[in-house]
Amino acid sequence: MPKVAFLPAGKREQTKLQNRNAILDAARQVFGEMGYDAATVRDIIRRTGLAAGTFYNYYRSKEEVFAALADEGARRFGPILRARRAESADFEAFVRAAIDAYYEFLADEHRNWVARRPPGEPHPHVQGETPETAAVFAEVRDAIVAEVARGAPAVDADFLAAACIAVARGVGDKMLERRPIDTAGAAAFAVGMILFGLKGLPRAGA
Amino acid sequence: MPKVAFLPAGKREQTKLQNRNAILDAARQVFGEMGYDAATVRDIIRRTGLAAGTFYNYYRSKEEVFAALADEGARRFGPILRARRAESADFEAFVRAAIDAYYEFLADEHRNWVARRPPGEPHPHVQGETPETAAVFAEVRDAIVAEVARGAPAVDADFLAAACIAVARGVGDKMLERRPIDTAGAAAFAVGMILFGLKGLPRAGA
Amino acid sequence: MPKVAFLPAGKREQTKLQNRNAILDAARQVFGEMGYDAATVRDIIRRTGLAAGTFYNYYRSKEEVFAALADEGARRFGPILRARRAESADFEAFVRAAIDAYYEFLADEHRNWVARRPPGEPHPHVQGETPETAAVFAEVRDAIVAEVARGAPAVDADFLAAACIAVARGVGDKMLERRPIDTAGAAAFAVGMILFGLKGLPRAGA
Amino acid sequence: MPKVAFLPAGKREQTKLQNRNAILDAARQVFGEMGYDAATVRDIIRRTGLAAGTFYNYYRSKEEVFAALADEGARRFGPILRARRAESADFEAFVRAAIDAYYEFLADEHRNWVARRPPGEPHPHVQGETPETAAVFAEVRDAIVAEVARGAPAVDADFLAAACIAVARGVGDKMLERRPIDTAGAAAFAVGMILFGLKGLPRAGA
DNA sequence: AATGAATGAGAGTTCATTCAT
DNA sequence: TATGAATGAACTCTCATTCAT
Repeated sequence: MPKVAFLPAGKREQTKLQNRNAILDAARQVFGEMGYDAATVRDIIRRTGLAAGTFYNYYRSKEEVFAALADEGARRFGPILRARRAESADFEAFVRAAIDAYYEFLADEHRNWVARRPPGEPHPHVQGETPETAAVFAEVRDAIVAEVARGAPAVDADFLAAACIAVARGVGDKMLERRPIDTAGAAAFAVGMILFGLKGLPRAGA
Repeated sequence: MPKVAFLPAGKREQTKLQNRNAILDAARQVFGEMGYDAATVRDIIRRTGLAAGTFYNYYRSKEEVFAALADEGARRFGPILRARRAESADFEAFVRAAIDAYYEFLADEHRNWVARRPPGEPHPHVQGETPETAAVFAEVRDAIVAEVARGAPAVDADFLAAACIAVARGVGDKMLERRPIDTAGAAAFAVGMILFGLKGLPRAGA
Repeated sequence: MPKVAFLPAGKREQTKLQNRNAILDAARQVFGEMGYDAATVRDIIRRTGLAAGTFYNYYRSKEEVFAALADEGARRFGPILRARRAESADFEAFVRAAIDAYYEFLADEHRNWVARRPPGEPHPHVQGETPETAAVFAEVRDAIVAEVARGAPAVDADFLAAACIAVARGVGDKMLERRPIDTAGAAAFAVGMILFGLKGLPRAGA
Repeated sequence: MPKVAFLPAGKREQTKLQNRNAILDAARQVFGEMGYDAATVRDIIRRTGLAAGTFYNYYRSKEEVFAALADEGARRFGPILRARRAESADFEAFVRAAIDAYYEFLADEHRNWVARRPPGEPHPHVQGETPETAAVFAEVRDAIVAEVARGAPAVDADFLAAACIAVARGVGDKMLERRPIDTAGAAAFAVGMILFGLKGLPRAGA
């Protein structure tokens, strides 16, 4: 029986993959709960149940796991964002598309790591801030800056990017606090705010 | 017979005040430079010149100094904000006034602690995040929520507050990165963004 | 009763001195038993009975304790050696004086730290090599080089110093292995060897 | 039916030999560069290119490789020394022959492992101390002790051996520091020193 | 036999906090 | 009340060694 292995599938490779994922998952949780600065490598290790030394077979430092996590996020989200951008006729359309995509991503992220947690345990500080979201943010910012530079009215591109990002993030964090998580509503709000300000907000209850 | 002190003016009380202030100043600087998480009580003590134990005569932990600092900011800024609020005819006016006041405060804060530093030393991460600004932020948010609840169109008050806050903070941080610090310009931008969105932004170069 | 304190004599200073000495003693022992390279800071700490952190209130690293120890040796022996050197009419006399002084020092060192040890414990590797002896060695070598450079026959000064040092040390180490420790005999041997080689050695049993 | 191998010449045996040698070579280099104490099994393995576990199929510890290395040196040098010894009419001749042989060996060793190193890399501490030299030393010492015991004037054999060894080693180390490496000169010096002391040294420049 | 990831003891070091002075 | 050394838990990281593959 010729098992064709497209991916390395020996037992060794399997456990390696499992461990790598265990570390990434643990890191995601720990960063989420305690924040990047407060988190320690030990916290991450403890959560994996692996031996102390094992961590260092995969990553050399807290910074490196963080980077790996961010990379993952960027790798997943980058293509999506770029596709939306290519489809957008103008800045307005792009903002709409970007915010939509970002909130989808955010909700997905959140679902995933909340779901993955053991149900009994408390999760004190659930912050919207994970390396993935940070990386995605960077992508969005770059896109906005580029768009603004390209066409758009002669506004302060830097301020505008900062403001858009800020609105998206601020509303996004609030969105994650509510149940059920309503990405469409949040997106409508954020887009309205960015495009028309106070005047363009969806009426509540409408 | 205990000397009755109507005002704490004895030598003892004086040094107590001095020490308290030394600690607060040091904490302000340290939090500003390294960020709250990375900062250690030791860092604060070192900058103070006081003995390690002395710190604990005033505050029980890093958290407590942080709170004290936040408190101070709130105490200074609260009255200002409330006055502006009373003077404002409508929400629009209030937003304008609040943002103005916040940016003034921000610039002032920033000036103070940058100025207070020994000139030769490097200050790596001048972050916009200090306990004071955080506290002030809380005030502004409360005010916005209240205003929104009071009158204003029937929008999602929570989202709106988050968005306003986010814009104010995002633009404010950018403002602090530029030289000279232009509070008026930043305020115009932020207000325009909040009230009218993209359409209401000041044209660059105008 | 006016206790005049020539040296700081508060209880604090006393314990500080005690701890510093405890650390130096422990380091001396540990270096002696395991050799400098194999020794760890933790080994030293363990032997003092102090807390781990306390070590770092006194020295920043293994290197620093070693330097302190070496310094101590040099400070004690340097003056002795220089005095002998000044009194010596020629190189021969100097060699004699230096070797004498060195072996006295060596025996003294050895006595001290063997005596200071708790009697029951085993001391596996008692080596002649301590930081103090190393420092003293450096002094002796410098002196020899200087003397050779000054007058002496036109021999290879570097080789000569190396050879003298080597003889002194080789014979010295053997001397420490014997009981009773006979510094006079060892010195006679070493001096004879250095000045006249095989031909000049004291006859055994004479 | 197991293939009977009279000489280990199968493929298996060949790689086994190769690995063993790879480990010994690596160990020689590592010990030479970092010193025995500082060297770790990991360092040796890394240089080998073999897997970590493979090391333990050949040696059980750092100590064991060291011993193997020493053994090798002794096995190579022993016969040479014994031959010289047999040829020597008296102690003087033996000393001369032994020192000559030792310095040849030393220079050879040194040449070999310095030459074997990749040329670009720095080699910080070229120490004269390798297991091989140590083993050879032991041989020389034994020979001296035996010779002294046999004939020779009634001197302290132990001290004498120590002194000869010390001179040989001291001068030898210095020799290795110079360029070009002059084994004849060093040998002349050491022999002169041992036989006649200061009076018997070769005049520099002669 | 070779491999190389997992293990966990242990090294160096820092830190918040206490407490005798 | 101020002092500052002592404390020991905790952190980062390395290493020798094992063992499933």
